[in-house]
Amino acid sequence: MTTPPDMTRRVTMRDVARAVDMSPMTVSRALRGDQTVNPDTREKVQAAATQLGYVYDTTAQAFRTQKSGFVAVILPSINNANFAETYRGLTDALVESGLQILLGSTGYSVEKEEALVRQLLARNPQAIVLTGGHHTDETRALLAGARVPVVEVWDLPSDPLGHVVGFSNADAMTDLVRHLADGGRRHLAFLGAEPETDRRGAARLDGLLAAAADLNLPPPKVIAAGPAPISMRHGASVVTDMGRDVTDFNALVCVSDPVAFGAMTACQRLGIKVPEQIAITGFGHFEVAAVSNPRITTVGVYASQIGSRTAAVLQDIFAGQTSPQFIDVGSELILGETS
Amino acid sequence: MTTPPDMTRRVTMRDVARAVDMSPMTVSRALRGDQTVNPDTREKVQAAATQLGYVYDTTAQAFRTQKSGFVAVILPSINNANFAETYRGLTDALVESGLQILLGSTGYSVEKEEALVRQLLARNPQAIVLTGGHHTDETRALLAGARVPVVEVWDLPSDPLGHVVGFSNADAMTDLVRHLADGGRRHLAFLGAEPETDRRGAARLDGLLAAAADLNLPPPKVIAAGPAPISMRHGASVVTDMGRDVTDFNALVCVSDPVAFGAMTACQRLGIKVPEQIAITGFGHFEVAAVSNPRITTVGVYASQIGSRTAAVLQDIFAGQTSPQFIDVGSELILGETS
DNA sequence: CCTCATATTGTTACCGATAACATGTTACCG
DNA sequence: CGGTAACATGTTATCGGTAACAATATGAGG
Repeated sequence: MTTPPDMTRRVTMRDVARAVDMSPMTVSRALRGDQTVNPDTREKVQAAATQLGYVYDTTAQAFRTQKSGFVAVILPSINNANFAETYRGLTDALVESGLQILLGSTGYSVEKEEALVRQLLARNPQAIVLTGGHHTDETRALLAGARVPVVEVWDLPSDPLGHVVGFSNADAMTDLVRHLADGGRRHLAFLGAEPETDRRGAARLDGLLAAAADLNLPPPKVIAAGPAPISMRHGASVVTDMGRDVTDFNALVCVSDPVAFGAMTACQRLGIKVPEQIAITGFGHFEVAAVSNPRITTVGVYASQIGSRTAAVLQDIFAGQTSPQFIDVGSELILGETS
Repeated sequence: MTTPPDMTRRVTMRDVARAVDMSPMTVSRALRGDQTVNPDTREKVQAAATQLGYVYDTTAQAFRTQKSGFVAVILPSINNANFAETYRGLTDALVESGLQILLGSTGYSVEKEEALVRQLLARNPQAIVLTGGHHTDETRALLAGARVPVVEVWDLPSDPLGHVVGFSNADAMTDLVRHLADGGRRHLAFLGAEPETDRRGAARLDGLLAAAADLNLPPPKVIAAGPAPISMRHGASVVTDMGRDVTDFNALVCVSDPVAFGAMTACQRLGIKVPEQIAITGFGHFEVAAVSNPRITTVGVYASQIGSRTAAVLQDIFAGQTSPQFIDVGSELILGETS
């Protein structure tokens, strides 16, 4: 009587090899589609693998080849249509290369980003994609020490860690302010999160202030709706709290479309006419801006393109290209009915 | 003159061990905080590790211990506030256990789900979380063969693969239809994606039909806005295309809040008064439902709780609990101004 | 001064796949 | 018919941690 087979041990290539009376090496080659293996053999191997319920062990492969098959991606939030689109663009393009995304979200905290970088680097990612150009010193040191290509997306940092795929928040704001000024809107207010908690929003604010100064508009009022992330309800409650004081301004420039939408509905509830009494603009070309009533003037940002262009940059890197790329995908002013 | 150190090789525990003149085992223990190692030794080891820029190799650990530290999570879409919330609830709760999420999104396709299951199983996840109870036979076979705990979330499948954390779409619809009927709305229409492409929506539709029959309402009209996923613009364009015909109904029950919002704004543009001429309801308690004007009557679904409860189930599983859990987190009718 | 528990560190083997190299077989050439 | 290229498969060592077990040192108790 022999020992019963251990039902808890996983099926390995060795088991498959035994079943077809071949070496594990041949099984490995057959399953990966190596052309040197005889077609008959390949078929037999595949049949045996299926029959035994063999499941390939990517961990072992990653360990042996020292290639994890991972690309680490760190986003501020996953609950944001724009970032989600970037994620999708990246995923779709990376599938073809057999790469998988290892996702982390920081909740807009650089400290959490640092912890994530540390955690994700331990997984040996073949590249790491970060959102924005603002990081802790420790993060920068970690990334400099690791031999991993870095891509920063969504902004155009002045001091890039490596490659960059993004757009200029300042340029976008310049277009937007010019449009508002052309329409006779001179008294602007900016509604966003506390700038320290949202660097991207802060960059938009800076762009707004610079553009306003360029056009000799009076200095815009800055309204902070609390720490990032802020969304529809924050936009709404700020305007509700301000009441009719919002009409001190010609235009309310919001850090994002959801915020703008909240602000707009609050205005409507207060009986303030948009855009007659106040213009409202958003940022990001979220679906709500195109469907709301009135449609919200916004800035289109090609979020999914940021993802796919990033994937293309990664392909180049894996193909041996080393010189840092700096890609500006641009943005586009999208006129709605609120300005 | 000695050979220069190979600058490309990664720093391993062996290197750290050499630096402090100890065995790699001691380094391993020190870095993991094993209490048996002398405090002085631990400090020396940590200092050397930092100094050498040592980065822990989770891949090697995963390989050796046969524990990947991964929980595979498969969602239909990441660009959906509800699923994103579930993801966040899960992540937040799992961080404490040192587990990482390996995310996949199916785009509402069971075939893509199958491919993802295959791919993710190869990473040796310690558990796998699927959305919904509808899977291909091959997927079911794969999961049955793998010795991995399975949790299905967001629905209450009649034939669960393992554990379940969800709510009853049918129950939710019963409440909703009763509310509408109480308000004198008897002629209902359901606006959703093509049922074959959206099982969750189909479950809601089934619930609606059953509830309507129970209350002796005339059979609701079913309107399909195309393959899943559908969102604001689909809701809007369906209503726009129908024009004033929508007022053939008392109430338009939408598969989700975004769809309801689109339908509502289209009504407004057509000059159809909501709720006077037609009630509109959504599903999911998205932010837009609470902020829009009028606020949309909807069903609250505790998305983040699904995530955290799922994490709790996983903890139980890792602690040895084996009997399948079946958790109904319920849902809640949230009255707005559109019904 | 010996015994034995406690504290600390070391040794060995191994997780599963695969790169690099070696071997065996067939086929075709002059 | 010997030689060699082309094809197909096998052997060995290895990636970086860590479980299991072994070994040594230290100190308390008798």
